[in-house]
Amino acid sequence: MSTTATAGTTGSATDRRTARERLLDAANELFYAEGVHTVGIDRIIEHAGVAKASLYSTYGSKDELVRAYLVLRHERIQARIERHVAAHTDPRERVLAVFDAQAERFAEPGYRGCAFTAAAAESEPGSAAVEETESYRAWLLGVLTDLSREAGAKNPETLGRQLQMIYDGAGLAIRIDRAATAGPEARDAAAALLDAARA
Amino acid sequence: MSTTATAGTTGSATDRRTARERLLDAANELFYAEGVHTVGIDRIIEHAGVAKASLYSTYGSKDELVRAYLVLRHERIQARIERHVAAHTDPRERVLAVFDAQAERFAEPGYRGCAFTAAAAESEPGSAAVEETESYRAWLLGVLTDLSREAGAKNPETLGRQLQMIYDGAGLAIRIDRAATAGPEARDAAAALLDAARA
DNA sequence: ACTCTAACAGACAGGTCTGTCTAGTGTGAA
DNA sequence: TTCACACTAGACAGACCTGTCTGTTAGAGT
Repeated sequence: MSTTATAGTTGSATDRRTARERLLDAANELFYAEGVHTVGIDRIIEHAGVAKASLYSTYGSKDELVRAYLVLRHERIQARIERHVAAHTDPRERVLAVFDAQAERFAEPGYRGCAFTAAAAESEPGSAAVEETESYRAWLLGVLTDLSREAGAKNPETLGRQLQMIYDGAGLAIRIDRAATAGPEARDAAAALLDAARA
Repeated sequence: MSTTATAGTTGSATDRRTARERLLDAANELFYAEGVHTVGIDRIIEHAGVAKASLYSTYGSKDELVRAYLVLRHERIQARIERHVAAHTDPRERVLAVFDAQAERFAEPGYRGCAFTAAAAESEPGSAAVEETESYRAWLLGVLTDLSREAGAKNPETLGRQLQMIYDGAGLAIRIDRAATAGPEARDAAAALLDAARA
């Protein structure tokens, strides 16, 4: 679903993607850059070059488009983190690989911090944004906890939550303070915490 | 008989406080509990038992009311942190006192995480919310950096930023995940980081 | 040729929000 | 008394937003 491949001329007669794909792309760009509340439906459809009726026939509501946008980002982040983790066998390095993945994202142009915390902060309880954010955070916490356990932490649940604090704090530092050094500093802090929890 | 006897929740019939004070109280309660974007002007004035014209004659705009609300919280948080820090002389304890202050806030009923990051996430660049958030964060980073230096950290600037990551991450864990153990876990993580940075 | 589907353009309804404005009320001071 | 002032109540304008609806067009499958 929602192939993020963006095609590269997959040979179709027209290189115009479907309305669904163009909408998701536009939502991803605009929602992330400016926030889900600031960006209205009209901006989305104009940017996507799509009729309003197409948005509502494919996604049903703005809230569901927000959900699709966050699901897309969840998939991409998950793939990136899993790739970094899988590149190592040493348990300690596998924990820190999560922060390598984060630092890699920080370096990308236009990175503005965690899309989930931003969207959740703008949205009301029960909204798709909050639901998907909770889902994403639960997944990430599970990853950090599992990796902490494999690395021999005395209390992997606690360490997992502490590592998530650093992860979140780094994303916030990027978004609000535009702190350029947040990536490596978060990784160093994670390493210090991990080493203290293994001793 | 004053027709204003039916004051809002914040004010009683014999409420002699000025409209300015009642508005600030209402803003503090509603903006914090539900968000600056969700809560409209009408909710504020109803809760304060105040006419709309009074709001605009005293604060000028909703944005300035948001600023006053954040300035109020900044003052209170600053006082609380300074009180906790001043209660200790040991440099290590003085660093951790910042997290004691945070844990104390976490324990209060109705605590919903950092008001500044929430308000900033909902607001656009250039707004009063973003300005006051940057001001608050710069102050807190300065405190953490100074205390880190006094505690003998090898690189107090770095440690200060790392401690702020933990501080922010704990607030986020409270707000989004309602993580009950965030307070002590953040303090423990800060202690581990501090000890590693002094060695 | 015929039909079915996806998509287009855009008007429109109904709601919410901020901010302005009019008009009236109670109180204290000169 | 008379004036100044701070306040109340609420209508209103203007902007914006989501979501619906009508009508049109183009292409693909049968």
